[in-house]
Amino acid sequence: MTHPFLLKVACYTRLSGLEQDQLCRILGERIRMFDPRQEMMREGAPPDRLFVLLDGWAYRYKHLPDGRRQIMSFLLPGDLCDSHMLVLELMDHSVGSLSPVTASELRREDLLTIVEGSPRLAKALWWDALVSTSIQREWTVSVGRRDAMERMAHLFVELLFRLRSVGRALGDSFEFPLTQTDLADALGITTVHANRTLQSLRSTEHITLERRRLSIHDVEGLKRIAMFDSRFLHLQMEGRQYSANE
Amino acid sequence: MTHPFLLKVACYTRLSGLEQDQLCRILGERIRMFDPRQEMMREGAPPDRLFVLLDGWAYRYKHLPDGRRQIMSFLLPGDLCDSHMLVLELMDHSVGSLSPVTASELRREDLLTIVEGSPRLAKALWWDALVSTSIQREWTVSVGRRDAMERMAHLFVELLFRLRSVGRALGDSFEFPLTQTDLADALGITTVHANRTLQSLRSTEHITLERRRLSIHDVEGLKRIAMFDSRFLHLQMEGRQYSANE
DNA sequence: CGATGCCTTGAGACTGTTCAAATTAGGTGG
DNA sequence: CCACCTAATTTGAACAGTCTCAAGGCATCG
Repeated sequence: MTHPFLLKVACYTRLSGLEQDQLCRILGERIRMFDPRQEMMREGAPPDRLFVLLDGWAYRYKHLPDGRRQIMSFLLPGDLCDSHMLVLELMDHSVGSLSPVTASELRREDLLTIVEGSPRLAKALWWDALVSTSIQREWTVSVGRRDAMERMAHLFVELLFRLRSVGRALGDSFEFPLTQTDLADALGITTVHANRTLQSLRSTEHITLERRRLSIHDVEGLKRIAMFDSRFLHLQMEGRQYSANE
Repeated sequence: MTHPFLLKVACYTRLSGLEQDQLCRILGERIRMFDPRQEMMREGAPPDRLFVLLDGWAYRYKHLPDGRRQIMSFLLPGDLCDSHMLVLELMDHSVGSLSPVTASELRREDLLTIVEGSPRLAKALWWDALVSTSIQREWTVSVGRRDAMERMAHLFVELLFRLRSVGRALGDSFEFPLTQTDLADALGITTVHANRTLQSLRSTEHITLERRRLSIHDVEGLKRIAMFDSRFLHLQMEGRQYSANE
């Protein structure tokens, strides 16, 4: 099975066989596993390692002193939980697992090896970081200017697209390890309201969600509701075309 | 006068005289001016240049199809309006000026010169990008989990800190080119509500705002209201200490 | 078969919105 | 310097979306 990070990078650039091998070797060196709902990196700690998700979902979050929580992003297979790329001194947020997680662990020197080994790999990392910032910006737009229904629709479509690009979607459905409380904390609403919004999306037959699996029955409908414009995902498919005849 | 970008980078690392000279030369090569309220980069356009703000304020924003606007970040002197660092294909948001803006314009090759010329400069750029992502995340937290008053307080303190670090604050006050509509679109609230929140902060003597100048009279008070934790700004001051005895 | 966590429901309260209009400030040309 | 024009700020009142609090139901798991 191809490492989902390679799949994702393939959306953007075509790596040589050599580069792929090198990357695979480094990514395969140290594999870590986490149970669901574990803290993977703690706010305030010095980031000394970096995880690349192989399987399972994780999330970035912050707590306000009075206990309110905001989930800032979801990390899916293929995503780097950047650890501030080992440049910043302290973690300003925490990262936790939502489901059982398998991840490649990289050290500072691994990162250097990658960056110095190939300018194209370096650029791929750069690209990945920029895309995740772009996703973060769209998240700000959602929470700032979309109402609850639009936000939820937007999130679902975003997740579908991102999971598709790493082969983790089955048609228009995928594993969905979030509780309604997680969902609420990501969307900036209450659990109660998340529940009602969800029900409304169910009753209009846009989705079903059962046994931790989300099925989207009307992708176009959700996109319309959310005013979804996929540009922010920067999913050009040039790389992907090549990888077919490999 | 020192370029505010150098000031900002000095918070993080100490550059050699040589590196500073090189950077200054490149930054001084092409200076562009913008009137207030101009579009500096348009969503959907291919980003082929990059601006480093010398003076004035700019902002990133997106419009939803129905006209709602969300401001995603403010760009202050010393900030890169990254142009997606020339790696992404298309701008996924627009950038506009809020006040008269002076900026250094960099081309793709200038960026290469910088990155290849000195690993420390490359790392400084890297650092800057990570910090601005971190600010973006905190923005998501604000909009998601703080109420209007807390958000506004948070924004004001953030701006004070950032402006201080580039020498653009006078005590606890600074130029503030935003209209209440801008403020509202940044905070994810209505203009009407922004007005009322502002008045409340005025009546409690936390701030005054007149003739486009914001004075904060009770920084600690605002921080308390906002539950402001400066960690997300990553303003270590190591570099700064040195630069005194230069 | 309790225990625990998650999901669901109801009703009332509140924050922030909408719409509409009045007031003020700033800039321009005569 | 005044008259005018436009953009920005301020105000009021009704309304909507979301929250709070509280309780009940339904799984899953040891």
